[in-house]
Amino acid sequence: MSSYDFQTIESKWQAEWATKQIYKTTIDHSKPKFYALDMFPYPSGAGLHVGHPLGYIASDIVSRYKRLNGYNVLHPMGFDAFGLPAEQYAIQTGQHPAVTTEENLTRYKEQLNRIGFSYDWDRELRTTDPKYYKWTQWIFIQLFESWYNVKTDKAESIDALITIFENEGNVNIEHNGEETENFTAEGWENKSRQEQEAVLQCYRLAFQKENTVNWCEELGTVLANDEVKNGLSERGGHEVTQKIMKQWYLRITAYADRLLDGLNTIDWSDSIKETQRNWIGKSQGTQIDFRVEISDLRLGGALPNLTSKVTDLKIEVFTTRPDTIFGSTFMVLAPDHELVSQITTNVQRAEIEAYATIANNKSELERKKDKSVSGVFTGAYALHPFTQKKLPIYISEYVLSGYGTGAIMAVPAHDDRDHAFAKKFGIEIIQVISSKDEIDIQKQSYDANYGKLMNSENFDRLTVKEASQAIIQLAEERRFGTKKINYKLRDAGFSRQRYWGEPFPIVHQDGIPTVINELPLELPPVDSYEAKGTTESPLANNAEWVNIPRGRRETDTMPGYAGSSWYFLRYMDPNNDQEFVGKESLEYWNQVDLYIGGTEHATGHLLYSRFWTKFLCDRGHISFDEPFKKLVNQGMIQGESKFIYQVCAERRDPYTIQALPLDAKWLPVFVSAHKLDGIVPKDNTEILNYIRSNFDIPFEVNQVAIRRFRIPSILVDGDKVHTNELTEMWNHHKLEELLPAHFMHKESFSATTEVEKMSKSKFNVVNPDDIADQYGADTLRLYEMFLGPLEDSKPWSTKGIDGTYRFLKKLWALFYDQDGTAQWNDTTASKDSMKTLHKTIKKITDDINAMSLNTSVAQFMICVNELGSQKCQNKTVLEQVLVLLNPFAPHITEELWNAIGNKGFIADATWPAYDEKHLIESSKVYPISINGKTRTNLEFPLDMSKDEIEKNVLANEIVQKWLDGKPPKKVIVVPGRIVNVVM
RNA sequence: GCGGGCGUGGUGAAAUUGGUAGACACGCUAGACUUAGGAUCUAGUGCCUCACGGUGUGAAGGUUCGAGUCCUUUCGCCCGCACCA
Repeated sequence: MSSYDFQTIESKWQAEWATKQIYKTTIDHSKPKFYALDMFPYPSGAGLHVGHPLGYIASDIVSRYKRLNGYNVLHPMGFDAFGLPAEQYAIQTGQHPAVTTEENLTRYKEQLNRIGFSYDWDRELRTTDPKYYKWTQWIFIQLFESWYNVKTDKAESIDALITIFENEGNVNIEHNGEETENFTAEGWENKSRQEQEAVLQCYRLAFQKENTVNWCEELGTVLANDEVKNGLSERGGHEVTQKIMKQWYLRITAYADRLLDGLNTIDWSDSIKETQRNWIGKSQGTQIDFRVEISDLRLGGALPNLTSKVTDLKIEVFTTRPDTIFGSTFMVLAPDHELVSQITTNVQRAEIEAYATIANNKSELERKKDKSVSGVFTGAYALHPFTQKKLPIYISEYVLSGYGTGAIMAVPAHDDRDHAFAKKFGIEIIQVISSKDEIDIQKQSYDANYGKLMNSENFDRLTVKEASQAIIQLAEERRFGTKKINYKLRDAGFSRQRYWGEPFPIVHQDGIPTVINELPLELPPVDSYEAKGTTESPLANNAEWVNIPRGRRETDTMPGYAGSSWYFLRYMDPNNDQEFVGKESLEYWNQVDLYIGGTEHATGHLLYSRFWTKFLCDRGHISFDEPFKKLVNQGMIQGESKFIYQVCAERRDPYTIQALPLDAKWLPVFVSAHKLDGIVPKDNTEILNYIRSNFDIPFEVNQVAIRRFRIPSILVDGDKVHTNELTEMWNHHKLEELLPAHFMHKESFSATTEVEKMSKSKFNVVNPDDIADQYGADTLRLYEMFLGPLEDSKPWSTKGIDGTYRFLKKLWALFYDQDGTAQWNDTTASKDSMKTLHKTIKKITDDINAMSLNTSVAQFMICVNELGSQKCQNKTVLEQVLVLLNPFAPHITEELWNAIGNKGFIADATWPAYDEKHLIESSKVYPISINGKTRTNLEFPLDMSKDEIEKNVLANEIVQKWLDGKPPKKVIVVPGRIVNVVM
């Protein structure tokens, strides 16, 4: 072959690899294993864009590298295919989501295969496949039939727990679940089945509970906390409101501590670990009881006068600052705190109820936006446990029912939010911690947790730390307080009111959820994928399926993260229909050695997977309790969106000066970006004047509406817009259903660029197929790696892709000259070539281990440049370079490997051994600096003594010139590195 | 507010434990070859300066023989979490 014909080469070898199944993986106990995994994609209708393969290429490089180093590598790929987009599409078209999913998936696979990944497609899995979700349902059942035993610190069987209840009640049980009343064996026996189940629900790791949930009306489903971003649904960006519903939950909170501790044992980035720690949100503090005093006619009974009574009611508060308790001057409850209605006095009732109603019905978004200080007095007072002072009790939105106890002791002097509240309601502010700097506590709170106590009776002059301990101790002695740990982490909502998800293997029988053991429980057909206006899933539409002799089936389905929480296990043994994974496979493949994916799953998928893994480990199904040993987060490849301006000018009839009928009234005009950039943020009158005077609009313009208008990036070259094609797209209603547009400034119509997330709706998607067509998959692979560090986000740009393409052509030229004559032979390699080769072996090996793949590519370029100028024709050297490059550019290396006479596949070759002897130098060119600035270079033997070097350096004429006759103060000689003369 | 990260040429970026800042590319300039090609090759390219030389890693200090790297202060940007008591 005379020139590098990537098209022929790539399709040839891809076909060859597939037929010979060279990436098929089986257990081989004679080899060490390596499990490299990518976060599997959701196959959307938009297809892959150039951002997807970034991580896939990196994991493929590592996989191929490990294989060349003698590892048995598991490198699978699959699809996370349950989810909303397919279902939304089904709602619009009536087409079954399985059909669209299948189509998208086929396209994804085609695109992936073009890039030359070493996947074992026999292990492909899809979360939507009943053979797969059979085991998702099975794991759910295991969760349902387990509880968390605090004494053994692990999940155990619920049947064993029932036996304990039957024998001794629950007095000796400590569990990580809902609080329950104590009962004896007899008490248990006396309960009805429903009552017993209600108790068990407090223990089970999969359970139902009535709770405030994130409800998204537009999507018709409940969402988990991590699926809500800034008060809007992550998918689609729809409004989310709070609603009380009965839902399935997974008791992830039982694992809070272990999820936290486990982070110390895994090799993940600090930022992801920190995000998870943050999300779990452990805080140590104190729970303190405040008794309630109510002054009310109601309690006075027949007596007409106002009566005050100290009640038995206690308000429990959680605080991390028990040391500030003497500064507490009021209390605040969450508006939906359970004691609110009991303690509210008649006088205050109307106001309290009005406030609570508004607060409880606010959407997530409204709540986040509104940070103003508000609240209402309940009329009740709490008694300070130390001073017995009466503290007014308020309700306010700034106290959340979901965290701690939903009640706080407010310390305005030392908490910013309490301070703001106290100022607004005129409540006393008492400083109890002294600050170093002079501050006016009436104006500003002092939130720092250091200083000495004041105004705190016997505790004065203790430090914050000492006082905390002393106060907790006293509180415990007097039995009104105790140490307490709180978490921000909430139990994970597991119900979705959707069709396209795993059905729960549950039948409700007389109000008792019971398990269906015949799995898989397949999704039944339904007439409509919609159940708008109800809070039920579309499955409820199929009455025949729902109502069975045993009872009523659960109609909710599982959330998207169900299938993805354990998929990495299934790859080990994807076709097993007896077990979720066979024991031998589990033992052999074990943990994922390298997991690559985006940071967007930091608190969702990555936390749930860890939770499921720990659970499965507890119940003896697997032997490890962290799923992913090493995690690498690839950065996002962003797209470059192109904008021009659209001016809608109001058109008036020139004769009647009347506005024209609606359809002809607004005439959209596109304006080149360079005409309006910098003008647009100003007011409309100015723009109107500008438009009138600078543009030739063939009618009277009285009003304009102007906006930035995103156009497909393919219509832009640099910043130049192809107006003809834009006109065409516009006229064919491909952009928006509007009137034909008039274009302005056709001659030099420009667009501005903005970097955004790559997405179909932003018209900025770059398809890897296009790159593969133009340059080939090997160039694409190298280029994506060369772009910069894997973890960094960067905008996609094809600037520079020529460099990597040229590199491959230069590589080719080492093997064939322009006429296609073979260049390699068996003459001995030069010393320089051996040096180049071994330098490269070392650098590439180190770089792959450090995941520094961009610098690897640079080293390959150096290597090929050097071998080129050395005119290296040595077959062995060239061959070893091919092996080194193979993980990065599998096609061209396979082709050349075969061309020079090797049988079989380069994937089965051996990674070249690094031999330091080729790099050993006898001398070193020392940079000679004077006062730290390099002035010259001098070569000395490496074994020359420091004194000898110093002598030689000082004798040098350039050094002499700089010294200017003065003696040097000091000469620093660092052998093998540098010489610095200080004067 | 809290947590994590980042600031280096015209551009993407390199730089082990502190040891020649800008590797490798893109782009640009000049040249060569050529029945003008977006091909290939050669040379140059941080900035200022004809040059000697000076200067240079967001800014200001500090430690050091020597700082992109360590310390302090400060400015700017990105990401995550957030009335979390």
